[in-house]
Amino acid sequence: MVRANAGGSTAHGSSGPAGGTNVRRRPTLRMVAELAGVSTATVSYVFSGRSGGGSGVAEATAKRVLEAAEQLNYRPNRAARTIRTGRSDTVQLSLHMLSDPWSLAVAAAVNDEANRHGLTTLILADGDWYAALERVESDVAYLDAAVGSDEVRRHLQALAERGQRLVVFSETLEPDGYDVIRSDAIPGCYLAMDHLLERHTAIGCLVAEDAVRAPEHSRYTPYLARMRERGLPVVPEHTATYANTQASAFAAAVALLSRDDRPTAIYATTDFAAIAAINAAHMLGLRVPHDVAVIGVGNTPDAQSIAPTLTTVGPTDFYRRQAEIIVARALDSGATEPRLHEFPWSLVPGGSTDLDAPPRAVRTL
Amino acid sequence: MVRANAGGSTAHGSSGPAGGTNVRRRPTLRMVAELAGVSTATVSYVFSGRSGGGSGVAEATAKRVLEAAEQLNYRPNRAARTIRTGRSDTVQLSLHMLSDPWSLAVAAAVNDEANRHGLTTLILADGDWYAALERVESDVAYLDAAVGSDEVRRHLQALAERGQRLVVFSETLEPDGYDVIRSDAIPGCYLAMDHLLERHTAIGCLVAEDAVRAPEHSRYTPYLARMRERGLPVVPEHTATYANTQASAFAAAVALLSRDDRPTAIYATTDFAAIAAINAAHMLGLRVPHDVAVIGVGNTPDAQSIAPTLTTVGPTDFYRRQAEIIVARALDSGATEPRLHEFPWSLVPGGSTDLDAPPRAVRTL
DNA sequence: TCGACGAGTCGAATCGATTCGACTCGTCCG
DNA sequence: CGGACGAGTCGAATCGATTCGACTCGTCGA
Repeated sequence: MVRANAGGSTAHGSSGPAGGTNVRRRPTLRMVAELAGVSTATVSYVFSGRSGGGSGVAEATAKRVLEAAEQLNYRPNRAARTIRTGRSDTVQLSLHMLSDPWSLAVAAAVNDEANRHGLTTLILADGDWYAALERVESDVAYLDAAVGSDEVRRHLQALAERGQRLVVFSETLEPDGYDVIRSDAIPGCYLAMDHLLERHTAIGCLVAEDAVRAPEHSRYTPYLARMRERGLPVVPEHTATYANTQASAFAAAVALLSRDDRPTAIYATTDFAAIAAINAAHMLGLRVPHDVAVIGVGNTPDAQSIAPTLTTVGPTDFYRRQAEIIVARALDSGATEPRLHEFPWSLVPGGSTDLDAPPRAVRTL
Repeated sequence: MVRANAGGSTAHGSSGPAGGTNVRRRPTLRMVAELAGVSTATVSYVFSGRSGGGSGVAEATAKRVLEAAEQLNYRPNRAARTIRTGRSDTVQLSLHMLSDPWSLAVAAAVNDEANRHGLTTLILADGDWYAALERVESDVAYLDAAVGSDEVRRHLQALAERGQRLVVFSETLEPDGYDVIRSDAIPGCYLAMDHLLERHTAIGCLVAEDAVRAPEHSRYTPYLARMRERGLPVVPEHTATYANTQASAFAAAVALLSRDDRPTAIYATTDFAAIAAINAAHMLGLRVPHDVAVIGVGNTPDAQSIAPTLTTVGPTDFYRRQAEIIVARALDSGATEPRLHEFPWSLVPGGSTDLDAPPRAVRTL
């Protein structure tokens, strides 16, 4: 027991279980302190840049500490810091479908903004909203598409009560200890329908299954409402539903466009479904927008990376601004009250409905 | 100092800084223990399901503890657990571009597998590889596209030495305290070129900027090599470069396909570039594959969600199996030695090169 | 009747950092 | 020459959980 520890280079660790697993332990702040011949407090001050009782750490001391840390290849232990300070420098995201461009855009924007402020992004859950609630634990958590059920409300309240900072995206919830980002899609959906109705009467609808099951306050309603208002027939076969996958949306679009009485325009309740519809049209030899016009909902970045570009509706500059709100809340020291952040929607014109554009950018071949 | 603490319900906190910020503190294990009238050890045993010295906790005691926890809305503090046990139940991912379907597929697959085992996924960095290295700290970290430079090797070694479990995706590194997943794209790229060369001679190349700058062991080489081997002219204008964005790839494809001497086939070094090429072709009124055939590299899920489906090369069932390796390493108790995992590539036929398919799935309209 | 045993519980040390109050010196001013 | 002061440093408590050894009781067998 007299043996000093430290013996880092004794490479003969053969008495281990199954062959020499040389798991050298991670260096700690204490080791750095010992090597530099100072107290742990001093090392901590050096790394956090803060001052002790008096002023800062003397330059010579700091240098010695940094050299020791370098030599040991020391990195502070985040968990230890978190437990002491209560800050995790972490942003959690609960998204409903990572491969949907909307979720992806949110994730990318938040990750970007978070990194800019030294925070790390955690993908909490990809779909399973209720499971996500149980694991919330970070400086701030973002919850996508929070429905306003009492159960959800209770969960959120419980989290907020124990001091968890939350930003929820919801079209129905009100701020209540947490921020609410509201970007009400429904008025935007009416804009989309109005845009199509300028030129079309036979409009098909590509809609998420959930929305058909619970149409109230869903993106399905504007379709039904506008069609009825204009006295246009709502053909049941002109509504096709899709699940949360690209393939599903694609199949639904193919079904819709393969009909002999196919619509001349498609109102898709998400951009990704709209993009699937454009691809489906191309596959079937239909020209967009001349054989079929397509409009999406969400104004996701992907809307710009298809040809023709997608006409869509959505909030402008949404992802970046939302990311700023989330990160600001993470860094906030508690002064500002949680509030409602609203993002109005507008029409974002693209080529997929622009009948006046030349039928195709024809090239001389 | 005689005052018992515990006073949770004194709600008059008005002496606070700016208005009553009622940040009720998060309940701790100790509070649960006090409320249930047991020791912290017992509560801990109840929550972790483990036994103390003897056997388990008595059923009646456990019930009392759980009720107390429920009443306080207690959730264990992860950071505290992490610091004590050394496990973070976390998987970190460093990806080069979150919106690239390859990265996205990796992220989705790992997140899925991780959740299945009670782990959480952390997006470490989206692009900035070296910044990511500094923040590695989790049960296991996955690093995408590790180049074999000495500097990278040193960094990885340092991490491994302090016990960090690592899985790196690299075509050149060898296992050295960390797992290496190798799925050498280059042989696959030759397969892709060979496939095109069966029918085509005028082949264009859509290649990432980086690869052109440093062609050795890049996906550019197979293009150059095969063209030369076949005695085909390498037209400089038939090579277009793109940066790490959809828009950039799209623009490059448009440039390539707008030429009067446009190629009859395009070899794209990633699936996402290939998809951009298909979209570009459609926009320009070109039929795929009849006016121009397109092949991608990577076999990402997106290859299936475009029309025509993308012919590509890649490892099969790669994402899921890779995710399993990563998560297995996170859960591994140190018995298995890090090793090399290889995934051979093969051709994945799709519609984008299939000249024998009917020119278009024509519908009677 | 006594001792062994084991189920159930507890006390206290511990993980690695942060942070507050206290302490040690020079230095400077009166 | 003495005391105040402040820069720089340190010791020790603390965050919230885990976990090991020790302790308390019934119970059962000899």
